[in-house]
Amino acid sequence: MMSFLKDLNPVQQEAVKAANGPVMIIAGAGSGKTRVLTYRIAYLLECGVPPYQILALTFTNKAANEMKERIKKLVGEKANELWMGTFHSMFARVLRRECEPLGYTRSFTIYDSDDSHSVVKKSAADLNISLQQFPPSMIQSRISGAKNQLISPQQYEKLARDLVDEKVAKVYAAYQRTLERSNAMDFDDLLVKPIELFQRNPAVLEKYQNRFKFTLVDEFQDTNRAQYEVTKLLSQKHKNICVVGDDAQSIYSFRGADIRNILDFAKDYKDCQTFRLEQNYRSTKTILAAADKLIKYNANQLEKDLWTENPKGEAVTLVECTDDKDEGYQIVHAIQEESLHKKLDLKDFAVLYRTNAQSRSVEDALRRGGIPYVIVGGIRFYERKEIKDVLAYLRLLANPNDEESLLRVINYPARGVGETTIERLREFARLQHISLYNALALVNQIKDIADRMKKGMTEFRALIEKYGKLRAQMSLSELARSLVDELGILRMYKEEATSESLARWENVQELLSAISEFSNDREGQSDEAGRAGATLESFLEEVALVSDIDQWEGTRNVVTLMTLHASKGLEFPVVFVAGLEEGLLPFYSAEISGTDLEEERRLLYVGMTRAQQKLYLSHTKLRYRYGEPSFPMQSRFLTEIGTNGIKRRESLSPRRAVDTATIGLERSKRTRAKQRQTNGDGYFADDLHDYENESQEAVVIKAGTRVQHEIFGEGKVVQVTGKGDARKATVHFDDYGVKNLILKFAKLKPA
DNA sequence: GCTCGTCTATTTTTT
DNA sequence: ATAGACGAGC
Repeated sequence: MMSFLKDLNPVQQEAVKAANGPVMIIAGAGSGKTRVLTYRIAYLLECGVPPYQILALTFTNKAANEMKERIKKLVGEKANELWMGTFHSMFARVLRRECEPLGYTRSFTIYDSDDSHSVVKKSAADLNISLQQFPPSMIQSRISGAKNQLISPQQYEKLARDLVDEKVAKVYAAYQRTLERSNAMDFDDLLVKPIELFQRNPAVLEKYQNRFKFTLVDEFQDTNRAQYEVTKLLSQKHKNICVVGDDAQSIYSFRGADIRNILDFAKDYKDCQTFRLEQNYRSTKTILAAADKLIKYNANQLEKDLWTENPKGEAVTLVECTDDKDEGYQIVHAIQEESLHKKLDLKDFAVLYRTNAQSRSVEDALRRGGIPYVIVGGIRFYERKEIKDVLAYLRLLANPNDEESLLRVINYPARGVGETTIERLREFARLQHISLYNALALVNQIKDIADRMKKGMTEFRALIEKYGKLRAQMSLSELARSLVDELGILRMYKEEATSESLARWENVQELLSAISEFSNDREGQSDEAGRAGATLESFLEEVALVSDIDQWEGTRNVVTLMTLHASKGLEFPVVFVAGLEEGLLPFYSAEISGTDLEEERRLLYVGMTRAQQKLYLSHTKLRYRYGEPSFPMQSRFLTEIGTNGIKRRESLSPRRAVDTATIGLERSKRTRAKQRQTNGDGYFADDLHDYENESQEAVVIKAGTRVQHEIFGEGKVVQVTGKGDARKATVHFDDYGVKNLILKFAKLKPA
């Protein structure tokens, strides 16, 4: 019992054992923060605290799941009963039970930012607000900002000082009405509504205060006002709150995170104990020194001295590149070298960048080098159009009042119901004070709608009704499959047969598999309402609240590409941070005055401290942005890091990048020709099947083979992924460049 | 009401 | 560079 405490250093032990009262743990990068949190929870459990009395809030589902697994190893299965997850998912869970006093039903829908955006846009349009003058994205971010600061539409209106705020106030009010009418909550509501509930209803608050005797918050530096308030309310009674964070890694102020939460914590919780974890177990002395040198330029920070017993290690390599293509090439070259000399696996490498758009040049280079990779982020799977279309139907089945979903698919597939018809329907619903869905039942009473459209709308409603009933008789995955089947979505994409539509076909298939998988995982479990197995609601909730990083396994033996933001909390033996240029890192955009330079610096700090053994930093003299060439200066951060422990390396590639004189002159043709010359046999091309799990099918299509395609002609296979029908190949065609093809359809023949 | 072509903003970062 | 928005023509 408690023997596991010996795994901790003295400060960590103290932090774990300070079980009662408010505790703040300032945990530097790589100082064993997760370890302390997991051991602390295990310690509480071993002291006899029942798991359901512990509420542990994390930033991502992935962090929560990992922690749960680690706790399970220490104390066993009871870890499953912990209330552990993201703020959003935990409070969604509370709201499912308690939302009725707020005017919601427990099958409320969660709107993602896309849905919110669309509602904002429609609300603004209804109010005759110019979308040019007041861009929906701006309005949306102000509304979100207001919510994070717990400002209601009414308060916002009172606080409005200029024209913009007056307009925003109007949209905010209309937006919120639409959400309520739709029985829907946006991400911010998942935090704001519990606060509203607790304030209005002290008995409910007390119930949860008694329930959660211990609260723990991870990544405290990234919490916003609403998150701070809600945890404060919950822990007011027992005061057993433990927050863990690092002000130097606060990188989410753009979405309302407030470092003041860390600074104010000691004020709000008077007898708070503070612990500092300053020993780094992750990185070499050299890497740590470089990161430390950088972060010391920030004026706004808590005092902290990170140190390590790790070896000095290699110098940080600073790579100067001629352009972004060259940068990709340099990175690939370094990966090949390092993996060969240090016997590292591909999964030991991560390439980090400021913006998702930067992944492209690295991807190209990796593909040409025949090195498999995964990208975390970009367009989220569940945000793809074809996926959202199917999900909209599923959401309607769970919650027919969901207007956003209804409007999305009322004419998809096409039923002849166009914009004007929809306007008339909305008008009718507004006048009758009924939901759009109920208005559909009364479509015959609406004037000026042609019979053809009435028929379409009636059929649409009948379809939803039908599946609403079938829901009781079928499993979730059967339901989804037959719905997709009846809609003919798959058939449609297949018939269209463009590479894009085939990708969509594949994505819908993937969604159906994801639903099956979800059902299997949830076998035997029951949801909050006590319903057995996987319910439609539980699936939709999971889908709404997953992030990209949640889906990254980190076990496949491939190089990982992601944004600096997504890399938080991870570590890799070798890390590349690309694009260290003024304007990109630090990023500045034209609109918002004065980028938060300190936050940008912290962002780079986060990236650098992901590296265990070796860190590469790179910048280029020429970078294409918005399709235009730009000639950025190297980042001021490089100057700040200085030259100590830094090894400079200029482009020493066999492929001397595009010379600047050719810019703008038939660029793509030239570079493509150049690529082919220098492409040769990728370093890894022959070994590729070692990395990717090739299936046992008797296909001759594998990496390196030359193939023939009906339309695209001859090309060389770069990579083969997937299984069965979803098996696809990346092929570099001589005349058409790189294409992704589904083998089942592509009819590739060996050339 | 639908489809095709042109125009445009988009590139921060995310639950 | 490119996807999504938007407008002209069917």
